[in-house]
Amino acid sequence: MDIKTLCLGLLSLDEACGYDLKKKFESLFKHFFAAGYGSIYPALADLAEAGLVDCREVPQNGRPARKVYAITEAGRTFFQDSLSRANPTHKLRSDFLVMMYFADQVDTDRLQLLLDSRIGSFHDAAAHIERITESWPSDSPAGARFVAGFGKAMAEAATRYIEENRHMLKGQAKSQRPDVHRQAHRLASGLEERV
Amino acid sequence: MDIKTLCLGLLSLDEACGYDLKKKFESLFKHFFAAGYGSIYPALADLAEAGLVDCREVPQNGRPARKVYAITEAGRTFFQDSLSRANPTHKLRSDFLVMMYFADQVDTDRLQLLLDSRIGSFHDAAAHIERITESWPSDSPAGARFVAGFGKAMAEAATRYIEENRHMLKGQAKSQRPDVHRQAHRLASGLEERV
DNA sequence: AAGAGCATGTAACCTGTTACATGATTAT
DNA sequence: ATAATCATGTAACAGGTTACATGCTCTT
Repeated sequence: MDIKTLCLGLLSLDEACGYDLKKKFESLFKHFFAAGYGSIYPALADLAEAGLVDCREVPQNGRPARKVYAITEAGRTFFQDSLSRANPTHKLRSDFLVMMYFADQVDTDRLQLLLDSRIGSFHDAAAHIERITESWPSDSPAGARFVAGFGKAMAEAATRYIEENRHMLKGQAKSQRPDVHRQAHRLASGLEERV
Repeated sequence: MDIKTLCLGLLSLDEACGYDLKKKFESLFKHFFAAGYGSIYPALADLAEAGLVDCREVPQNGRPARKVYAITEAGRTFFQDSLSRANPTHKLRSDFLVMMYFADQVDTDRLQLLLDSRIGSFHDAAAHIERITESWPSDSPAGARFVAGFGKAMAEAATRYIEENRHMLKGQAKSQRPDVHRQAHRLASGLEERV
């Protein structure tokens, strides 16, 4: 599912401009779908050209006119058809896990730092979800609640796993192969070579 | 972290040809990193050109020579430097969650199907991890164990969450808006327009 | 006889990211 | 004053996916 379809989906719930959509992506979909302006604006232009959304310009004082997009009947139809396509994906891509896989080639201090900051991120994610959901009225859509709950449950499970299993990982003592690390830094990308 | 770096990482553990690497990706990294031949072979060529790996051709009878790649000292250094870079990512991209978010626009039958098949996938993932780890010797790398355990824990947590919370989602009755669904099919992508 | 597995790769394509470009208003 | 927020977009680039192209061997 591409960003175009997702924009259309958000517009099926409420009209919005590109800027608004970006904010919605960042609050509602933060834990499972990212999108920047560089993909949202072109997506909206494409949707408008295809007649799946209408655009209404609202002049502002001192800033670019707000381009408010509203879904059309054709758009709604198209979106619901997208939803009826099979095999939705669910893919993780994690450099963090890659690093953990190679833990014995990472020095101990850094390894601990990585684990701590990953726990921090998961904690932030859970907190973020809690923050956005606590203001939701009791009749808010079930789908939104389900998805938020999923994100929170995963973040909590991940934190728990790391806390309970980090003892397995020791990493490589920092001083053990100083030569390699010095070489690494030299090669890195122009850090000045010092001691 | 790109596929090139990951290939280098795998080669830091053992020499291998492109075909072997693909298999390793599919067994070890299945749950958090995907790679096809279309990215692996070019990656290996690049690594060889950069001097980070050496290539040795082993002739076969009746099939293309096996190109066995082995990491060089420069490669090892480079890889360890990559591991020392900051902020490793951990990103989920899930069409499944998108669909669940819009659950009230999906018909009930399909929604149940999606939930069932997602549980099935998570179950498969956990089973896959169990299968590959059960043959690991007790002295196998801690990182590999940690990562496998993480994948299993997440798959189990996800399954549990879905099973305990799917009752929240009802979806839309299939018969409620037949017109829309018919329209959807017409618009889909050149299905012949019939009644 | 059919299909899975072994073994290599290329080329076009799709999609999204990053950096750039602009500039007023509002809050700290 | 400084930073954040509002509001639009483009263009070059990076990275991976999919389809294509080839062909023998081993298992069922």
